[in-house]
Amino acid sequence: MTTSPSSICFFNTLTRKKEVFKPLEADKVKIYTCGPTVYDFAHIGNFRAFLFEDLLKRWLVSRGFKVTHVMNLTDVDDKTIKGSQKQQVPLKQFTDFYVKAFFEDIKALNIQPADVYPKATDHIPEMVALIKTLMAKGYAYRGEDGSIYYAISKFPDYGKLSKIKTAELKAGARVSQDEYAKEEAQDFALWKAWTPEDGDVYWETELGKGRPGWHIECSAMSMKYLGETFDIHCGGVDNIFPHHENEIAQSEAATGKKFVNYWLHNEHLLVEGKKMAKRFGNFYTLRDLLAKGYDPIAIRYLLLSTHYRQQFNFTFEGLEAAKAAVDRLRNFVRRLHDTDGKDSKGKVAVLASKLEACFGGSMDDDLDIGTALASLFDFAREVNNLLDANMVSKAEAAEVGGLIMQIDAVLGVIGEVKMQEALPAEIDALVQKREEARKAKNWKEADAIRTQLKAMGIVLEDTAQGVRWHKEKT
RNA sequence: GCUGGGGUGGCCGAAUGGUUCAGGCGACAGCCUGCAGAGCUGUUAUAUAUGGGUUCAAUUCCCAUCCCCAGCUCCA
Repeated sequence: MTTSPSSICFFNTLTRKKEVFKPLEADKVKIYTCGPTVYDFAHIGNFRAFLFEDLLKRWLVSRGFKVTHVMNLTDVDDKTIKGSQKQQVPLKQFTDFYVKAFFEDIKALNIQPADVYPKATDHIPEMVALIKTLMAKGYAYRGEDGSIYYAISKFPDYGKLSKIKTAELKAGARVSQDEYAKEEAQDFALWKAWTPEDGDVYWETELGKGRPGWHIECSAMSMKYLGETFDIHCGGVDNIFPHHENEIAQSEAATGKKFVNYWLHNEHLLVEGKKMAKRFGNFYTLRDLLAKGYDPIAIRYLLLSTHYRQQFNFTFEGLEAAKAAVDRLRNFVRRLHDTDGKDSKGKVAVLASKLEACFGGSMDDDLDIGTALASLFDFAREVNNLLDANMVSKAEAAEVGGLIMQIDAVLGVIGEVKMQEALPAEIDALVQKREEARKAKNWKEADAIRTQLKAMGIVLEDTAQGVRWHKEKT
């Protein structure tokens, strides 16, 4: 799909409205997305966020934008430190393992990699510099415990993203025990002074011996790679407060400029109608699902097929349905490859342009994937009708195939549909043998061979044009 | 407690102040097929949590109730 005069709209958490998207630089988009904390295998809720961001990026690219995408890897925080201590391995060794796992997972889900994956531990100097600026400008102070805190009372805009009024924040049990060190309970740590629990995880810096707070890495790294103001920042809704609110406070206090123009947040998913939690026994990593034999692309389709701002209920029934839907699309592409009919006299072209307009228009509207998919399935049904009537020529099929591939560059679920490639000689011999059996109307033998091939992952289909086969996708 | 999102057919999910409320999946039937698969057609489907109200007309707007989910200091 090419750049069109139509405009793309996104729901901006900052304004709680759909807004026409205008990048800072024409045709270029800079995106920062909050990545994983690498202390465990990522779960399907994490991947809903990463898949939403993948869809967003792919859509912008398909509309002709040059996208620069940065995703951070949080490799130092309470959880990573605790995890490495538990396993009695150095922090880096511990986090490297989960970084590797993360990249394997996103590959399995056909998520296009970001341009940069900055790690927090590789950007300590940038964070120190940013904290020093905040101290110099009077936004940060050193607490009695030696840690450095951000004074939210100094930043009048605090709360503009989450719409939370700091005065109304519940001073509940979750305020950390070292709160006495801070001037106000809501202030958050920029730099955490070393404590014995941190073990050998610390940096000796101008700020003292310690480690960075969680929020500062995203401010420091996003500005380093994307500039002081950039276009889009994404994450799960849970990040709106405090993480993104704090990022804004840190970044805008330091630069005096607007940090991000569009904030996009995805809703969480439920599993079998409930919040996903280990204690409910409904907590799944991608690896859990793959181990059960599910197709990662079906998982991709499922997590993608619900609008990103809607809570999504993950069920295994839904996953089976997703697999069937993907198969339907793949079968459609296969039929297109095989067709050699008469010309539809322009009918196919009309349907194709309708699809292009509907799919594009839907996606432009805050990534309305549901309606976009409906237009795709409508199209498939109508073209299948023409295929049944033998009214799609090879040239038309090629046109349609091209359009489907353009759409799949956004969806990423169909992939290369393998056509009649050369079969290993022994399998080809079996196919031929079955053909002879069929000609002789020896159905028993023909069916036996078909069953045998199925067990080998080769699915046979008898069509008017002769026997076709394809590899079974798991 | 405060704030916000949501409850649509067997399941998942769009959309909308007004002719029959997308699409996917499932089940059943028909066509096609030696059988199957794929595909098409039909049925399931006079489905909008509940109770009121506004309106010529509501599923859509308003009110109440019930339920689910999230945020309220480091969880996508």
